[in-house]
Amino acid sequence: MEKPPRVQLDRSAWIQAALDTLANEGVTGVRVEVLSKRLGVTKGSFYWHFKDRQDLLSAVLDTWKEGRIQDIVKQTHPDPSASPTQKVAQIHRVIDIYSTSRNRKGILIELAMREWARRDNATAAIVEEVDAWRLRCAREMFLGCGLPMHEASTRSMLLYAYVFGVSMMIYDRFDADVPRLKDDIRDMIAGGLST
Amino acid sequence: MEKPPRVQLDRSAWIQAALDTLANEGVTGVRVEVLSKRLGVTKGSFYWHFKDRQDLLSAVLDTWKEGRIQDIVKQTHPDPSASPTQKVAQIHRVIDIYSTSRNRKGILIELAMREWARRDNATAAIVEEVDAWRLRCAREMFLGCGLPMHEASTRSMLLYAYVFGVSMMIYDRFDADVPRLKDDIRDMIAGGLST
DNA sequence: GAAGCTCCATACGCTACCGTACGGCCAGTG
DNA sequence: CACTGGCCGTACGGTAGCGTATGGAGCTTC
Repeated sequence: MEKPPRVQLDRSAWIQAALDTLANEGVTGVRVEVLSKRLGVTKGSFYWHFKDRQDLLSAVLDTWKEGRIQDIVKQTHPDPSASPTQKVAQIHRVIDIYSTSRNRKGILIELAMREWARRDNATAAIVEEVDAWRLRCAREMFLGCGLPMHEASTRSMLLYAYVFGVSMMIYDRFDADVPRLKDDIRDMIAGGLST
Repeated sequence: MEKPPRVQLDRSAWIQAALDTLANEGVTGVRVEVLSKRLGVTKGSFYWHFKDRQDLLSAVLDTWKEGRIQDIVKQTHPDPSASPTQKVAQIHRVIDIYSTSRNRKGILIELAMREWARRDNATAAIVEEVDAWRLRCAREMFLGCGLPMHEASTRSMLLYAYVFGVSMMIYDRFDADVPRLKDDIRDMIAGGLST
């Protein structure tokens, strides 16, 4: 007979579960009693670890923010010894990593966060901070490829907006060869460098 | 003494109110009893005009779909007698009309629709249909400017994704001169024509 | 002017949540 | 072994929202 090993939950377990349902159902889906059922406990446990629902949401926000900032810094970290070709390859890799197909759950969380930010100022401030980091990091990549400041700003903003926009569209029936379309768009954004 | 003129509500009044709150609070904010209070009646009225909440939501969906398709067709309607310069100007105008600053409520509804579509297949089908219309109409504009098919597809998709992406970003502190950035991006998307 | 129809108000039961109060189980500690 | 503190279950009151049943006011029609 297997004893269910009496797992103890901590805040991070609740936060992870909250991020999961956030991706699938948005903020309004993050309910105390629903999460409790998902984790196989009652809300007596929840209110031990958290003051109230808002306490959990704030923790979710902090966790997400820290993760996203560390991630973009890591992905765009400049390598002084890289060749121009490698630097362009890094840009392509970043576009790929942050695009929908490779990172479905991450994108869903992004969308949920922004939906949330439209109705909550504290969330909007966090999202703004993350956006600023990403835009700056992307601009650094273009600057590292030799682009002047203004053009680097332009391209990083186009890149960021495009990646987001694609994640919101439903375009399966538009063109038979979507991958080729995306490659061409990638070249419009990141092309013409290292000439 | 003024008699309050006993306004009678019809379905379209409820649908308009629903679209308003949809923009501000998303689908989950479209509640029967809340709408009733907003319209100054009780839900007895609502359940006279609609079978249930889903009936209203379906009507909202239809109304939105028809409006969006008529709108994009109207905005991109080709003018055979237009000069190349006028055709490019039309593209610029379309970008402008569908960008956030000029059409805040419309964009909010767009975002709410897509949030909704992520959790409801019927809504996803409607959104897909609208997206297909817009992508095709945008492509027609580029084709009208003399671009070959594939490039017209690429640019229309980039245009559409960009417009959406911008509406989700919070970028006020990224660059001091955002309008100039946007102009440059517009030229990257619509530039290099009629040469 | 009485019947009938349209549109809305009132009242009700039901469910899903939030947050609180409090009691109990179990591990570790003396 | 008793005691204590960490973690969780149970039970409760309260609110918001859905959908239904039924009554009622006002206009229409004959």
